Amino acid sequence: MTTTSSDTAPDRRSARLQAMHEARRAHVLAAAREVFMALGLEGTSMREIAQRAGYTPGAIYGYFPGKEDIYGALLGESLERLNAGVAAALADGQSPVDRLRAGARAFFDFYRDNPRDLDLGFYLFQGMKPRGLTPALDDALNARLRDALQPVRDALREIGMPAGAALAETTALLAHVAGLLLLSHTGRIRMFGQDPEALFDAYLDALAARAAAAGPGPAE
Amino acid sequence: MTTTSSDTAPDRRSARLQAMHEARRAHVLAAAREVFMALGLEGTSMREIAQRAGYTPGAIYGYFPGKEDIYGALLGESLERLNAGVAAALADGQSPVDRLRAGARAFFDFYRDNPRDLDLGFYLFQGMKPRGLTPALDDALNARLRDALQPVRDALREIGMPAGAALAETTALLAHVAGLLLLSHTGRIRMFGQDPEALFDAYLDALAARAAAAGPGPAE
Amino acid sequence: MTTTSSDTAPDRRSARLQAMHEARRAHVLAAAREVFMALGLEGTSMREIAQRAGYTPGAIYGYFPGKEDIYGALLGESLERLNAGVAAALADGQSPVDRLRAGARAFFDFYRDNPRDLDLGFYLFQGMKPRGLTPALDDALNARLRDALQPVRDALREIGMPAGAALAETTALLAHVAGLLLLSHTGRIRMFGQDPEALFDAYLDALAARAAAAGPGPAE
Amino acid sequence: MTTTSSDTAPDRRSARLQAMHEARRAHVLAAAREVFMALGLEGTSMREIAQRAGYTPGAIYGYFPGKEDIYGALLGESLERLNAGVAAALADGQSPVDRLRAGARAFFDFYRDNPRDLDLGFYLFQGMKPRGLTPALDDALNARLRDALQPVRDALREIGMPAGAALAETTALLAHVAGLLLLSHTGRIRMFGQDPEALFDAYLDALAARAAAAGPGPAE
DNA sequence: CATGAATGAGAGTTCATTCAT
DNA sequence: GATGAATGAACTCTCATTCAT
Repeated sequence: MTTTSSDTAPDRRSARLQAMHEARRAHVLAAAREVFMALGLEGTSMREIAQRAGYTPGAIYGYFPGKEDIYGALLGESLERLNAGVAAALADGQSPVDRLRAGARAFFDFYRDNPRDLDLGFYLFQGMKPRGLTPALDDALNARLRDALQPVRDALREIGMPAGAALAETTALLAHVAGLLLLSHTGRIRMFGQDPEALFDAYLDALAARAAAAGPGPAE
Repeated sequence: MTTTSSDTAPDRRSARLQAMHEARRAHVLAAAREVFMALGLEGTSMREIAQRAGYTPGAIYGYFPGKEDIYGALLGESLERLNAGVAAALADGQSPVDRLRAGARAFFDFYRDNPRDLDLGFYLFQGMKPRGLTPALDDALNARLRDALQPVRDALREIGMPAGAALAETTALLAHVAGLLLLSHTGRIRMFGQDPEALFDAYLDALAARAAAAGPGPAE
Repeated sequence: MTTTSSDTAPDRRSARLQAMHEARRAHVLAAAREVFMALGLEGTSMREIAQRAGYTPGAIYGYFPGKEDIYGALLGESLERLNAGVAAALADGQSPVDRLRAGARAFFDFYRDNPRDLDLGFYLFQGMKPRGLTPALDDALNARLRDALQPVRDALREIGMPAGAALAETTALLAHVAGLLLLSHTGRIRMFGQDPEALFDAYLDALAARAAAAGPGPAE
Repeated sequence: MTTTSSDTAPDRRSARLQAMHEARRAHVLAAAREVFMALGLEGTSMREIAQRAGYTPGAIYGYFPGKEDIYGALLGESLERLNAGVAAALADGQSPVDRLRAGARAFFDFYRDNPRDLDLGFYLFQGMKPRGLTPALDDALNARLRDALQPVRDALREIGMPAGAALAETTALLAHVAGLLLLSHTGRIRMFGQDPEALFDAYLDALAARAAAAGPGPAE
């Protein structure tokens, strides 16, 4: 029946159009990431992004309402990759301790290997000051960050840590990773003649030990 | 002999002149700090600094070669205050463990209470990228940062930690403080329902325990 | 005969098509008016008009060659409403003087009650400079404006004014109304502590008096 | 005494500097007026003004805080010229009626000869909508407009009109002039085959007649 | 030493319009 | 007929910096 196509044609058309729109949006976003990676936050301008994407400045606004939204999208996408990286590190049949180590390590590695993503993660605080994302978007992004640490938190609980302690340790881990990489990227760690990897490993060991101590008592 | 003075007079004159120059430079720097504290990194412009100092913009360049250098000087001065704060926390006759806690706590408190100084400390990496300070200045600043942590390092050694471990732990402490405050200022800690103070205390406890374990064995 | 229809069908088809075109054009124009009434001249953009009409920007150009032409059409339509308003104010059996007053008053009231229409009328001279309408369209619009004042002109003649004087007085009336409303809308009348209505009434009285004086003397 | 110069030197210096600043500001303003005269309100941009003044865009902001302020200054200066024109038309020893005619005529002539100044006067209502001048400036400008009509008002009173009527007539005169010129500049007067001059003369005659009628009766 | 003036580059954003599909 | 994409020019305004005086 030829009329069948007339039923679905509009849908298909709009689907195709939407897909193309998404593709181009992704292209713009990729350009934005490139610019950002190459020039950093300060060097990133709408003009630069447009140029790198092969567009005129005005065209960008067909895909993003403004500059902040691009940053938001960039950050969101970064967090997706972070989550993917963490998930990939978690194999089936690992012991809780292994999962703790694997999850934490993957988290650390992601930001060690992608320093600009760390930038992005802290963009919202240009000079330690929260930034202009919509609260809704901010919540969503926060949630994804939490998600990336969920395996660590779960592992701690399974090892035997109480919920409160597990959450606190997860938070502390995040802080430690952030601080370590911050110092590392600013060369403040080299000045102490230290190696971020080694320090992180030591932190992990201590954490595993604390978890074990909080775990099943001798009589269990 | 009045002619004798003609030998030394130029020196004295130049010394006086230099002293006045320093004084004015300090005045400009104070103005810069005020602006920076009030408006943050984004709101700080040469115009603002000049105005607050009672100068016109061009005059500033008689004292600092550029904006970045002002930030450098501001950071240097901030580190002096940090060192002063740490020193003030260390009383005579404290046990090594008390000195460890007091020194670390003073360090943490300084940046907790002066978030703008933390900004400054990380400005050089706007977005995690090392900034344009001269290597010489950078070294000097790093040295002062190390100084502020020296009491912690010394205490760890006195408790009995080997030199290498003491240095590593000091570095890790710095990272932890930085990470904790970073998360705190960006609201990322609240989202985990945690309190930076409590987390820091827990970290300190664990560190003290590690130091004690590394300390003098029962028979030593 | 069905084949007969093949003669006329194309005509009918094209007639139908043209009618639909007109209808859509009217729809766009209505949208433009809505936007214009709501947002004024400054806030009116092609995007807004298109959106309010349920179109994309490009579609508008199928109905109007450009923005100015939309304004032209809007003005034309405004003048139709003006004429309708004036016509409605003229009842049968009124005396010439009553018709003078009623017609002039309706004219004044229309623009007093629809300030946006006054904007439109003067848009063509954004800043007093004649605008880009085609001479033909301009003539047509002028004609409709004249039409709206024709009852006044006729009444003056019937009262007894010579043709030249009647035309001059009609023109002067138009100027007075325009000036009064201009001043009123820009707040320049309030600053004199005056009321446009009262001033207009006074002008009307004086005009009626002049008309009467020019009219048939008692013995003439 | 050489020290005398040290007393006054700073003053003289600052006076000279201020004078030069004023001169350059006037130069910028003149450029703005030129642009405005040549291109109208729509075509006037900061870039254009700067270019015509021989400056880069940023330099303009050393003389005016923003675009609106330039318009304000332009309008202010226009009103000064208007006042000067009116004052120049008033000779000593004129009868009140002559002063009425001379003042009104000068007012009319100024805007007839300088249509752009009329634009400016109505700039505040881009499309009949009051504009963004500070209330203080707006008041000052309004006052100068009132000043320009003061001779007319005074003359009406001297002829014998009560204060209220004199004010109303003055306002009506302003409206009439505005409307007449508005119509004239937009070609709406030509379409009636009328001449603004003649219409204005007729209005003046009628006004003079009304004033005389309101004046002292023969026996009064 | 300090000023006041000016530069020049650049920022984000808006808009009427065009055109292939 | 209408869409969606894109253009290109324009907009106001800010800033660190330079330099003759």
